[in-house]
Order: sequence, then structure tokens, then C-alpha cells
Amino acid sequence: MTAPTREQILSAAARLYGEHGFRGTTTRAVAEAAGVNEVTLFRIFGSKENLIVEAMRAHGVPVDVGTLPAEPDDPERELTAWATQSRQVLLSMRSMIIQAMSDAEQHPEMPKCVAKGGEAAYEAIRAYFGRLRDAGFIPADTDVHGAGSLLIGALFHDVMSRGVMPQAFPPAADAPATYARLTLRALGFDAHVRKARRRAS
Amino acid sequence: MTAPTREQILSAAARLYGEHGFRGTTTRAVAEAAGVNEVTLFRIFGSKENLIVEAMRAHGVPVDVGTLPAEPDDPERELTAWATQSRQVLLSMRSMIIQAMSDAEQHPEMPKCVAKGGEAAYEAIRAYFGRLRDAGFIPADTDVHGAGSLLIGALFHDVMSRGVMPQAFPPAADAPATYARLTLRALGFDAHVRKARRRAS
DNA sequence: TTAGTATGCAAGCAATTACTTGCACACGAC
DNA sequence: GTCGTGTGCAAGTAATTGCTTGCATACTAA
Repeated sequence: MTAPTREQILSAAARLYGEHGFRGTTTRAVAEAAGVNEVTLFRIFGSKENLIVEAMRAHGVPVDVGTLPAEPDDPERELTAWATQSRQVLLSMRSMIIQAMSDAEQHPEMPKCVAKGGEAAYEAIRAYFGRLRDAGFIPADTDVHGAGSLLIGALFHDVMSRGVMPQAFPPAADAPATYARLTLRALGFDAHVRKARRRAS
Repeated sequence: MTAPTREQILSAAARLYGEHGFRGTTTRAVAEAAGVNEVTLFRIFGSKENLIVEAMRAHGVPVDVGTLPAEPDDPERELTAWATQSRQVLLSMRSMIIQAMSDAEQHPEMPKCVAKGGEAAYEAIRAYFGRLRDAGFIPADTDVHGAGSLLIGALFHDVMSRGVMPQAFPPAADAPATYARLTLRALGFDAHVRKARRRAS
């Protein structure tokens, strides 16, 4: 099989899967969207199941989860930037995440493909919060584990549910900053600590 | 149509919808699960679409969202209890919420049925946080709006994603208490404030 | 040139599925 | 008794869908 053909099919399949889920994604539709004959799908991938799984493996995980500085300087600004970026990535994956969750019973591999991004994001902030603690921005006895869940949960829920209950969220433009600020406060970080450390450094 | 028959069908349809979504819920399966002939479905509800929508209207919204005291006394305990309760309700609706979100494009009414519970929960904590503020438990300039989103987001994400990425959450037993404690800290509530107010009252 | 490979096209098959029709049966109200 | 109502049952229809087969065509490497 030539590479471009295979890639056309995979990306078409991933897109349609996000829109219609497993059952709703017909092999005919994938073929048409990829500009390819339906028979070609089966020749290359063997079955619909295999095709969709391959498509998720190829397009289900975002390439880059947001970056956080190795040496924290301005936690509120840095965390806001990360939250904004992560929210954007989540938003672009929203429909695929939902479909993968809804197909979990019949096709357990799918949510696993999507979960990797979440795990990576969680590891990233947990490590960053650890750095904040080591650098003295937040108290030593802080629950960085729970705070990470809190922030990611807020971003996740925001992306998933804002569409159906907008009044339960801060205005979209302020949301990442709000979540970042509140999470930092939950971690024991406030203006006084920051000032103190800045003076010291 | 006799009431028991209708109710059997609706609850069977709601259950199967939660397990398999719209496309996966066949009228044959609903009829069999309800112990009723398939033709009866169409005689009563006219179409599959109408049947499922009715089922969601009847079983898609939880009867009681957790209660929060009108006069706050011990915020951490009260909020933990509420979070525990709400998490349980969310958990029982998990599959239906996911399917409703995944069917949103083709059937926009469905997520609306489910969203009502979320809106009510959000209103409940926001009001409670307002009471905490009025009672002096937390500073007057606190962002009760954002804190509500934060807490509900953590619970939502916990319920939706713990299954696929368990290491990104506190142990299930501690989770509601953790989220409640951190949210209160984000609100500016800590032991000192509580002690001070207790002495005063 | 030749052989192999990748793809297209036309057709079809078997299973599923939403929905219909026609008829029979039971039961309660009058 | 009888009449209307709610239900069951058997059968069927038209559309969709995953997947296959047979054959033709284009391109590439030896």
C-alpha cells in the first residue's frame, strides 16, 4: 500500500469517528471522505474494527502537551499559559474523547489511546507543583497530587460541558486564568509569598 | 396504554441507552428487556427517536442533588459530605451522560436533559459559597463563581476518567474530601479563620 | 517486455434494523 | 352480550452495512 493512501484513510477515519462514533462511522463514508474506493479499506486494514483502532492510534494522542518551565519564576502567569494551551488541545480532541468514552464497553482500546494525553498532562503539572514547592513558592506540606486533579478536572469539565451549561463556568476567555489562580491559592500560594521570594532572589 | 407497560418500556430504554447509546439501542432489545412485543413500542411511542427522548426525559435527571445547609457551621465537613453525595449521583448517571454527549450532534435534546442536574448542582454550591462568605468563613472578595466550577469539574473528571487513568486521582475514598478541602483553601478558608469565627460565635 | 503490485469498478451477499400490516385474543365498561 | 381498547404474534419491507469476488487498469521494477 502506498503511504499517502493509507494516511488519507486514517485521517478521514479519525475525523469521522470523532463526529459519529464507531457505529456511526460507516466504511462507505470513510472511503468517500478519503477519496478512495471502499474495497481499498478492507484490502489495507482487513476490517472496520482494525481500521478505526489504527486511526485512533495514529490520531488519538496529541503531539505536544503544554510545556511548563523547569525553573518556576511567575507561577500564576506560567500556570495560566499552560492551562490556556491545554484547554485548547483538549478542545481540539473533545469529540474524539467523548466518542472513545462512549465506545469503551464495546471497544476498550479506544479510551486508552486518548487517556495517554491526560496522564502526560497530569504528570506535567504534578512535577511543576513539586518544583514550586521545592523553590519555596508554596508550603512544604501542600497536596500537589490533589491540586493537579483539581486543575485538570476544571479544564476537562469546562471543555466537555460548557456547551450545554455555559452559565456554570467563568467567561471562556478568563477561565484558564481563573482555574490557575484558584488552584495556586489552594496550594497555599498567594501574592505575599511571591513577593517575599522575589525580594529574596 | 396501561401505565405499567409504558413505564417498563421507558426504564428499559433508559438503561439500554446508557449501555449502548442511541444507535446501539435497538427497538428489539428494548422490547425484550421490557418483556413486551416490539410492535407495542411503535404503537405507544411512534418511533425509536421519540421513545428514547421520552426515556431520557423520564430517567435522565436525578431526583435530588445533594443538600447543603442553609446555615454553614463546619464548611469542610459539609462540603465533603456534599461532594461525596454528588459524586455518587454523578457515578450512577455516568454512562447516560457519556452517551448523551456522544449523541449530541444527531440528537441535541439528549444532553439538555442531563445538563439540568449539573446546573442545579452548580447553583447549589455557588449559593453555599455565598453563604460562607456572608457568614465570614471566607474573605469578601472571593471568586465563588470560579471555585464552584473548580469543585464540580474535579468531581466530574473524577467520575468520567478515573477508570482509564486511575493514577491521576487521589484514592477514591479520599477524593471528595480532598477536592472539598482544596476548594475551600482556594476560597481563602483555612483553620485559622474557622477557629476565629468559632470563638466569636 | 514482463511481472508484480496497488487501486478502481460493478455487483452482490447476508445480516441487521426501523417500521408496517393483518389478524387474533383477552378484558373491562356499558 | 358486545364493543372498544390494549396487546401479542407472524410475516414482511425497504434501507443500511460490513465485507467479498471477479475483472480491468495503471504504474513500477527487473
